[in-house]
Amino acid sequence: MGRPPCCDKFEVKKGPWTPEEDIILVSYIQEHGPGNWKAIPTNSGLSRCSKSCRLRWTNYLRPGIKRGSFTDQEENLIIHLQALLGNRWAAIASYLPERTDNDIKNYWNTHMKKKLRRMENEALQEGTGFSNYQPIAKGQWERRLQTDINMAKQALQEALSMEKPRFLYESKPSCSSHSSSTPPSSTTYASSTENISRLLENWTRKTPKNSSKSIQHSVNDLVNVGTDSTSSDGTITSVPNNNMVSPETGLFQVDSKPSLEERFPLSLIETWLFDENCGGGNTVLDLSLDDASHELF
DNA sequence: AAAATCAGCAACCGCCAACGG
DNA sequence: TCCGTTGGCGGTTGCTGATTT
Repeated sequence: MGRPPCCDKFEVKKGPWTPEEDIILVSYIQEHGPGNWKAIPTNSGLSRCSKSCRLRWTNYLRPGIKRGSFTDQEENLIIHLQALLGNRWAAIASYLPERTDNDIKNYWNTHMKKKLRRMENEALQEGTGFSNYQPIAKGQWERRLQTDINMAKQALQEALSMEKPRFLYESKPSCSSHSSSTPPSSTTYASSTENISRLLENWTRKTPKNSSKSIQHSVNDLVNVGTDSTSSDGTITSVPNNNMVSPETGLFQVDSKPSLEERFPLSLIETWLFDENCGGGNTVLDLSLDDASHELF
């Protein structure tokens, strides 16, 4: 007998979220803050399970999420991090503040795998220097083990020094901060009335097609009022606005993931991660993890 | 123009770990 | 210490739009 599913109630709705549900969820979270997911369906009136609410929020509605295609820099970073960490998407996502783990995972499973496979095939056909490329999965468990060792070392060091965690393997603030028993004070969350009315206004204006995407933009408008910039391909990029409810300032502070460079000076390993010139796979394997871990301490 | 196939991505599922009573 | 609950994570599925035949 397996464990019963978290949401086996009959009335729990599944499938794609409707704009109405998004509004309810965003409104509720604006008022009460994220966290305590179990209570959200009951208190907000949503016929969704808590898990679904949390996923919808973290993967789609959370402010500061960048949508659209990945930049070359992001792509390189993902390649490097995947080589280093394996398929630990949440850890990788912590280095890409505007991307969700689900986004990165999807991107990897569609674009990157294909790309790497193509590169490998080309190399095999041409017999180029890329031929010593090794599939990422190869030796992955060793890297993972090494990573775990590093994490343990770091935890020990932190425990001894009583310092706050440093840059690497820092858990996503969005979630861990709520594991504590004290939810963010409601005063932390700016008054949402204006934003919600704005959202509804935008929604009714944009609904003709009843497209969930246009609604999504409206929801993004809500959480990033006045901060979106539309790129040439039509995707919306959320830009923090310090005057409004930005991740850096008030409202959704707990969910923000400040840019790495803002938080910490670049170490050797980070320099490596961000170095676009070292893409191509070999460098990943050339870098000794031991060297990297020494650099951490 | 219609059917078949492919690609992208949102959402679900199941496992695991942390936490609290 | 045990056990139930909750949240987080990674793998996978399935829907939808785009492209090809």
